[in-house]
Amino acid sequence: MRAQTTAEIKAIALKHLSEGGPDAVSLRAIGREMGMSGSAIYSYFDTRDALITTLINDIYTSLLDQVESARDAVPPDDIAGRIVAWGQAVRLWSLSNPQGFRLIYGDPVAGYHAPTGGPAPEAAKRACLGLTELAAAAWPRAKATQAFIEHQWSDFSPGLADTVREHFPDLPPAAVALALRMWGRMHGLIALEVYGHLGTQTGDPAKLYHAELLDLLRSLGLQVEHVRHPGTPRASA
Amino acid sequence: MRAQTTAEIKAIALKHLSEGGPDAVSLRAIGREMGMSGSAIYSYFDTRDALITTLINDIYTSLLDQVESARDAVPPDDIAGRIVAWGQAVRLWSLSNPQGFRLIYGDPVAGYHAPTGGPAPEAAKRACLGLTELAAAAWPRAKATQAFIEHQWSDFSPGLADTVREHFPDLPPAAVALALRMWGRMHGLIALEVYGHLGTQTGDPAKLYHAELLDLLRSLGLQVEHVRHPGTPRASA
DNA sequence: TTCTAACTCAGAACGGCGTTCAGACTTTGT
DNA sequence: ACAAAGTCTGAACGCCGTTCTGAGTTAGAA
Repeated sequence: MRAQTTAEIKAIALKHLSEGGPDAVSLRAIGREMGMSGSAIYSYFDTRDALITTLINDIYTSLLDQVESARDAVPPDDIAGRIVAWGQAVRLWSLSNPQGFRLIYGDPVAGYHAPTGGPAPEAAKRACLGLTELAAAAWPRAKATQAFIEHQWSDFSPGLADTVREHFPDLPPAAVALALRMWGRMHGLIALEVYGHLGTQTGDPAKLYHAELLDLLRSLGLQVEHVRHPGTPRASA
Repeated sequence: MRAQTTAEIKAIALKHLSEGGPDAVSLRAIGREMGMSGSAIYSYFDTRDALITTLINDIYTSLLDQVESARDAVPPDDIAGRIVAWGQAVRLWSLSNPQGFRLIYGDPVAGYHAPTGGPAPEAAKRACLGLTELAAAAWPRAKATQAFIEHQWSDFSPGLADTVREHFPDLPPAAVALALRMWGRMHGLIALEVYGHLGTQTGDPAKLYHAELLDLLRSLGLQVEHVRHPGTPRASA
């Protein structure tokens, strides 16, 4: 069965990725492990970049599955809790799948470039929409402190901007900018931690990241009293 | 002259890096361009990783030269201006040297690992100390809003922690944590922009980043009235 | 000056990689 | 029964880092 062989290729590629990083994903090595010739893979993927692209899609999707499920475990009216749950889920997934994080957000591999003309991947849309939803929910209160943001719809990448505008037709552009800044704020500490720039201790970055999330909530004018300490993974009551 | 040949190797390596990314730095290609055999490079660098390491040091140093000089162009009592100058300088350097940014903060190259046991590179110390100095200057006012941070000296990576403690013996650990969070906040949006996750428009990320810096100042309890609009590169009056 | 040690380079070689191609083999549809 | 499509092998090309052998040169000591 063709689908099964394709799945096996992807599974072995994922294993090599998590064990040795993006550069360890080699068609010859995959074929070797499957008892096939390296060139046989070309019956299933046009090129190595095509395999990498599907890996990125799969991994990005798994990240968003986990993040959205963590967010949805918190009641919709607990905006602060949903934001913290989202942020903690992103970090925990990234620490559990550092190579996946590198593949999505870092240099995927030598000379790889995503299909620029094509539509934005589904997972990227979900990430953008999820963050925008959080920002939109927080916007009524955040407006007071974040009013200095000036932004326009036209500033955004066309594909994602259309998707966001379709889902949130009445949202002020400043709220979308807020979503991107929330993204950046979560991404910064996680990237530094994943790439080993925050030192070697394990407990410390968790405290640091939790403090950052609390400060983010404060920026949005949200209450923080009922948010749990980072000792527990799920960070909202 | 040995030093001159070494410098030429580094120069060509830097050129290949900026043109084709970290994977374009190949010993054979460098030798080809110098009219030498590929193996001749081994008289000057023990291995390719050694060359990459010196490139990282050089590039990191150039980043900190630029950032420190931008910071020092602002009077020491203008703390907000110095923070914004630092942040804007980091972003402008990163956009001018995207491949350098990837080399320092991303996956440098296949299977590369920095000498873990050795002392922290000089440039990393300067980055850490510079940010800590800014955080220390802002701490008297930031204390009021950032008091929820709990942190301990022992949490940090030994090498850098010793250096920081040596320069700022009386600084509360929470201020060091604040410095790391400032770093993460700047790094997040810059990394997303350098790696192309913020869309293709050019004007937008600048506004976004400037808004983030303003919000950072607000988090620190600093005045923001006299900070210029991002249209001008140097962002403090 | 002569001898020796160190340094610098070329070139072949090994194993790894992505990719292409010709050919053999199997499966499927008619 | 025959043709078309798909699947796989193995060789080949050019790229890479790295190692090794062996020339050629340089510099210092006897």
